This record gives sequence, C-alpha cells and structure tokens, in this order.
Amino acid sequence: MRDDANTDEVTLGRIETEVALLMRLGEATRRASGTAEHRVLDRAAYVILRHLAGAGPQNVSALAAKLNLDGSTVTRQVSAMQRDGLIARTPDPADGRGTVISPTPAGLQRMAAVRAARTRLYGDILAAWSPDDRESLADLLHRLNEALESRTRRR
Amino acid sequence: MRDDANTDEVTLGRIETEVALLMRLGEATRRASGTAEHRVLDRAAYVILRHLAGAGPQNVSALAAKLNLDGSTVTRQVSAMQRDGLIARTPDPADGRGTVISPTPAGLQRMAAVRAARTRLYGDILAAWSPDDRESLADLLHRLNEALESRTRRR
DNA sequence: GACAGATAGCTGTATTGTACAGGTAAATCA
DNA sequence: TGATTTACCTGTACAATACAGCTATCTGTC
Repeated sequence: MRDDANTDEVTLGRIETEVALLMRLGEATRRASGTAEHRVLDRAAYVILRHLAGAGPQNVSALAAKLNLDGSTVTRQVSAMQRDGLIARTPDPADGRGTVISPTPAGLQRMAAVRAARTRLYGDILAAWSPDDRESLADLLHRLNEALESRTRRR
Repeated sequence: MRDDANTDEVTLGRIETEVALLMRLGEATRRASGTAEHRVLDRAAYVILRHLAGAGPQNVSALAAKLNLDGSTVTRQVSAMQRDGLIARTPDPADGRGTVISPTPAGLQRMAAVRAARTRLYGDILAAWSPDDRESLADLLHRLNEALESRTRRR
C-alpha cells in the first residue's frame, strides 16, 4: 500500500510538471509564431471565434463567463475584433442592455485557417506517433479538461 | 485509406482543441489562485525555481534560453525574485560579465510548497481516475512535450 | 599584446492581456 | 413605482514580455 501511494504521488508530480511545461511551451510557440506570419489572429480572438462558431452568437457576458475572463476584457477584445472585421455587434432584441456578438464570414474564414495551420502543426509534431497514441492523447486531454473545468465551475 | 486519413485529421483537430482549452483553463486557474492566498509565487518565479533546483545555479542567459524568454525579461524576473529573497545573485567566477543565479533556501521551500499544492490539486481533480489512466496521461504529456520541444529547438 | 567582434547583463520604452472600479442604461423585482 | 440587479463600456493600473541600445567583459586573430 505504501508503494502504491508513493507511485501515485510520483505520477501526480509528473503530471504537474508536464502540464506546467506544456503551458510554457505553448506560450513560447504562440509568441514565436505570433510575431511572424501568423499574426492573423491573436490567441483571445481565436478562442472567441472558436466559441462563437461552436455555440452560436452570444452576449459579451456569456462569452466572458465561458472564457473565464472579466467582462471588460472581452469588451475590448470584441472591439478590436470588430475593428478588424472579425465579428459584428448587433443589439440584443431580447434585452436592450445587451449586444450580441456574431462571427463574420471573414472571422470564420480566418479562424478556420488558423485552425488548419495548427492542426497541420500537430500533424508535423506527432508525425512519429501511432494513431492509437494520438487517440489516447486526445481522449486523456479531453478528460483532463473536463475534470479541470468541472472543478473550476464548482468553486 | 480515405477513412484512415480522415480519422487522423479528426484526431489532430481534437488534440489542437484540447491543448488550446487546457492552456486557457490553466491560465484562468493561475489568475484565480494568483490573486488569492497563493500569491506565494507567480508563474515565472515558479518555473525559474524549478529549473534552478533541477539543473543547478546558472546564468541569466542560460535561464532565458531554457525558458524561451528574452534575457531582459529574465533579468527583471530575477531582480524581483532577489528582492523577495527567493534567489541570490553572485558574480560568475569564470566570466566577469556573468552573474550566477542560485535559489535560496527560502526560494526552494516556497517552490516545494507550491509544487505540493499543485500536486494535491491534481490529486483532487483526478480523484476518479484509475492509476493506469494517470500513468498514461503523464506518459503522453511527456512525449508531447518532448516532441514540441525538439521542434522548437530545431526551428 | 592589441584590436575587432561577440556575448552577458542591465535599462528604457512599448505592447499586450488582463483586472478592478466606476458610470450609464436597461431590466427585474417587491 | 422605486430599489436592486444586470450588461456593457471606459478609465486606470499592473504584470509579463520583447526589442533596442548601453556598458563591461571575453575571445579570437593578427
């Protein structure tokens, strides 16, 4: 029993290490490709467009809640995105205070382009992996995110 | 063959999605716990201490290279950490230009505390997971990071 | 050994992404 | 109807980062 508990703690420590490392690498990658050609879409704009595309047009508040960001942050993000023609603001017909944010065709097109580029990137990075391992990684990451998200919501 | 290629592209898309989501969640978690009690160690300080503890005292440049950060960024980080008593600067005996950054006992202690807290957090989040799944997650994340890192270095 | 170029680190400045506080207008509730 | 809440925006501040430019030192070449 002692050994099992130990092994488990070691595994948790490894997961902690690897997640921290992944975050660092991910940010470095984003920064590096951000300044270069791929300045098409900064990170926040990408996740906002992903969310709008997946869950449909919605209010700033709904977006902020989903993205775990302050409303003011999202306001400024969507302002910038509107300036760039990526989203459109329309008054919410059901609530005079609200404005509905919808992706524009140009926004969707750019999001798709970034997504395709990223997918290609992963294809490149994981070129040597077996399909099974790729599947496992996708599954486990999905479950990890579910677990993280449910905990975030719960708190 | 058509189906296989398709399946694979879907998997890559899922991995892209999940990594993006994990980054977003991770940042949200960091921000949330950053303002609260856990203001013990901001992110950069933690990774710097992790690295110093693992690889030994070293120069600002070496740190910057390892962390994929600009030297000036690391300079400021270590300045703040020195102010907080987490690291010490000593002149490099082998190179008059350099200063060697070493963790202080207080820095190591705080790093260990944060690490333990994070490990506990993962234990909490993954409470329902089987040991096998945890192992798989740790392994696959490790391999993903290796792949990412070797690509970053190669570029 | 002297000088040219490279390197280590620091400082100034700008940018980006974020939060919090405060304001206004609209909605909701008692 | 009046009080409270909500949605959004704006002002302000802060943290993390990069780039440019600076000085001190090192390294190689002649």
